[in-house]
Amino acid sequence: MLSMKPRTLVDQSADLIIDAAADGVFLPGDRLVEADIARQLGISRVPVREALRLLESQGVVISVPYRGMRLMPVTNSVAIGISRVRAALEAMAIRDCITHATDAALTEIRATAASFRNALVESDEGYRRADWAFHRALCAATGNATLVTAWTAIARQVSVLWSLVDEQSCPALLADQHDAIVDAIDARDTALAMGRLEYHLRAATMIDFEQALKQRLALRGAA
Amino acid sequence: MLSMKPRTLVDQSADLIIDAAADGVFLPGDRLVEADIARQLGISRVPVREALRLLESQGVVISVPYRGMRLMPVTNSVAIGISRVRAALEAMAIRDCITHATDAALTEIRATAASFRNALVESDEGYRRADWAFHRALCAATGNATLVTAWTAIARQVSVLWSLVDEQSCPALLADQHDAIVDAIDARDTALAMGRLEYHLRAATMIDFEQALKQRLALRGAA
DNA sequence: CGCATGGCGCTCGTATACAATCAACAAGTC
DNA sequence: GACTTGTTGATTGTATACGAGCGCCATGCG
Repeated sequence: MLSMKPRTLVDQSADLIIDAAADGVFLPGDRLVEADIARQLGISRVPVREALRLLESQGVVISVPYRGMRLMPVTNSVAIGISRVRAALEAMAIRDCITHATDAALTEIRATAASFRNALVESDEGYRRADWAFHRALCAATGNATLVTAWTAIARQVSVLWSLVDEQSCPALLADQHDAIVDAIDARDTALAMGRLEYHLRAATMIDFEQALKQRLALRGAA
Repeated sequence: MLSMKPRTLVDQSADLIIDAAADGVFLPGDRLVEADIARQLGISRVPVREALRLLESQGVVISVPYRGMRLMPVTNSVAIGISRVRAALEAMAIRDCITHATDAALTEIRATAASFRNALVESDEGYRRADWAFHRALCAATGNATLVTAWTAIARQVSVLWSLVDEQSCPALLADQHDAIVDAIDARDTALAMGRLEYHLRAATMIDFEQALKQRLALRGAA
């Protein structure tokens, strides 16, 4: 609807790299070698390079000239930093939704919240994508394109973060929290919505991502 | 200090393109033709392409496949959107500075505020760069790399915005406002700092950027 | 035995060349 | 005369080729 499916190899590459990272194929700190990725995708290095540059400016990839690119490092402190920025952006989104969002936009949010609940029962794979869609809809509902752009960059970092933890604590609870947030928005209750958002995002600050990363690295070493 | 001077052509190109936009060479909505820019910089198209991709993911450039890239369009509504996101990020920065910033970081902020004041008397060209440095220092002082990344993207959009208005209303006032913000941070007075920040950024929401753009376009048409 | 230094390979950075796509204009047809 | 359609030019997207910088290991010297 908003944007056609990404057609250029650059966009596809960026999405695929993120997907791979979200699936744990790439772990934080891993080297991302242009030639390898290009070969695996069956394309040339140039589109891959551009995709990596794109991700670099989003903070997902860090690059040192002549020394290659790596997936962003993850420590607990950076995880907290990411979560704080995310919370700030989404808090702003909710505030703006309450003050001046169209009914159509709010309906759209409700729809994504419902999709999330459906994703839970149908397949346990796509629920992260559905979660992503819900929070994105929250930002998009403000009609603020800059907010969406900024949020998207952060969201990709968040994807890398959550790739480290296998099982989210009871996804059904998340669906309830989503609905609760939407209810608060509908009721135009800013304080309540803020509180519920904070509660919803609280989990991210209480997870030991460093420990999770260590386990993943060990797991990979064993294989 | 934090990062070495950009050495690769990609980074240089990105900065130069932004500088050109900030100087009004490129106006919002203008086409950015790879080959032209590359020729003007005396380099190949590839680094320029990557720089443009980088800027694209920061929202400064919009690209339609096979139809070229353009500098972001500017309307009053997008200007407000940009300003809101910027305000949200810097507000978060100040809150975090107050709760847990090192003394060294606060000193650094004071230094950039002083630099801004100096830039006013020495040359009236570099004061925007000094302003940029001050607000960046605000974000950097939190130690949150993600915040700095997100802010940088927004700041570049802001640069494009302000390229449209020639004279800021009395830059000396801005220096005072900067100092006032730092004072409030030093005093650990969150509410006061928030208020002063909001006041400092208020100007951006009261300018008719569309009108300014029209004037610029007319001016160019005449030349 | 330790350390400096030179070669060597890997990877990235940049340049050039070719293919794909779109927009605009011209010619033809109804 | 208006619409369609082929053609041309410009610009982007992609591929390939070459040069540059860095890390590593081996060799030689102290």
